[in-house]
Amino acid sequence: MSEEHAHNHNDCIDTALATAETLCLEQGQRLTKVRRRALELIWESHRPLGAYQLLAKLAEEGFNSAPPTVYRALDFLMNAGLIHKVESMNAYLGCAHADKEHKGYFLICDECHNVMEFDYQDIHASLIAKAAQHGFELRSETIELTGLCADCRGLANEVRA
Amino acid sequence: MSEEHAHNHNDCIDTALATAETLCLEQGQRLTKVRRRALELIWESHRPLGAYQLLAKLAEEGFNSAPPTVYRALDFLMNAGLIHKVESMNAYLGCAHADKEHKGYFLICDECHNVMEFDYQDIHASLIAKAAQHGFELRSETIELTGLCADCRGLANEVRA
DNA sequence: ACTAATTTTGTTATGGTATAACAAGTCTAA
DNA sequence: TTAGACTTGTTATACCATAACAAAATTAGT
Repeated sequence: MSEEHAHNHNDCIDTALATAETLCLEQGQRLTKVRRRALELIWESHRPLGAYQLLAKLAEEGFNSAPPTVYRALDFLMNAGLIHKVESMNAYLGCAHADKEHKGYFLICDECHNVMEFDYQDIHASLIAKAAQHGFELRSETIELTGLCADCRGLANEVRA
Repeated sequence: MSEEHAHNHNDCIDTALATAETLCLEQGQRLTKVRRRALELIWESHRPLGAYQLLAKLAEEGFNSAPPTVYRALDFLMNAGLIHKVESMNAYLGCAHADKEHKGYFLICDECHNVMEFDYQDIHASLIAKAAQHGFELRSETIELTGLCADCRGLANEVRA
């Protein structure tokens, strides 16, 4: 009985879009139609979406369907902190904490391919310290963990209690 | 006066190759010509090498020059733990600790593109614990940090004392 | 409103990364 | 020496990403 998304996912999308509009307004950025729709589609997929998957969806809706269109939208959304790229999947994921400065740390299920973003200040601090030990000034972090999620381990009951 | 590689890099290569042969022997794996040469070339570059860069080098030496050749060699070397893939660069790097079970954590300089592999058991343990909190069973970790290395910060003296 | 400057989008072409599928060759052990 | 397993050759293709330049839309100053 692995109900993957027990929450009302529409709420995620609505919140994310509202946040996006607020942030863009504050920063004098323009959340144009294609950018907005790209963000919605990424959220709707609820898991990392490849650039060309996104392109196909946009094309279905009558948007221009050449790669630069989607990569520009992705660049914009990433710069705005509204999405993250999952490097190990070459795919893009909506960020639920776009309003807070942070790094994207991910747990990726090998089985169902769901991805959970998590935050861990301790690890961030440790990494900065470790880098400094090597004389290194940290700028960006790619932290992507794979394995089996609770559902796919068949541990839904124990974990959800 | 940024001497990037003060050590004798030939030693790295020799050691790596010797380790590779020992490991393969132990595990009944065959370090064939193309695999061996691929490993050497990766080590010789001393920084992450793209699959097609490697392919070009192999082709120069008369090896078959179709992509599957190099990807097969890379897969073999990765499975054997002899190299790591740097996901954020789509490039491959020799592993200096192939004989020890470990995860590849990397510090990547944005400026000179040198990459340093580092080990940090504390972080590994923290990540396992954090994953477990989410009911997640960890299998692999991609930890890739970018920034400025000591040399590129112009801090060679301070750090090297 | 008009125009210049800026930003965004359209379009074509190309480069870079990776794998599928199947044939042929090589090694190993019974 | 032959079967089986593993490795390599070969062709084709799929997927990921950006360069370069033209056209359109938006914004700000007048």
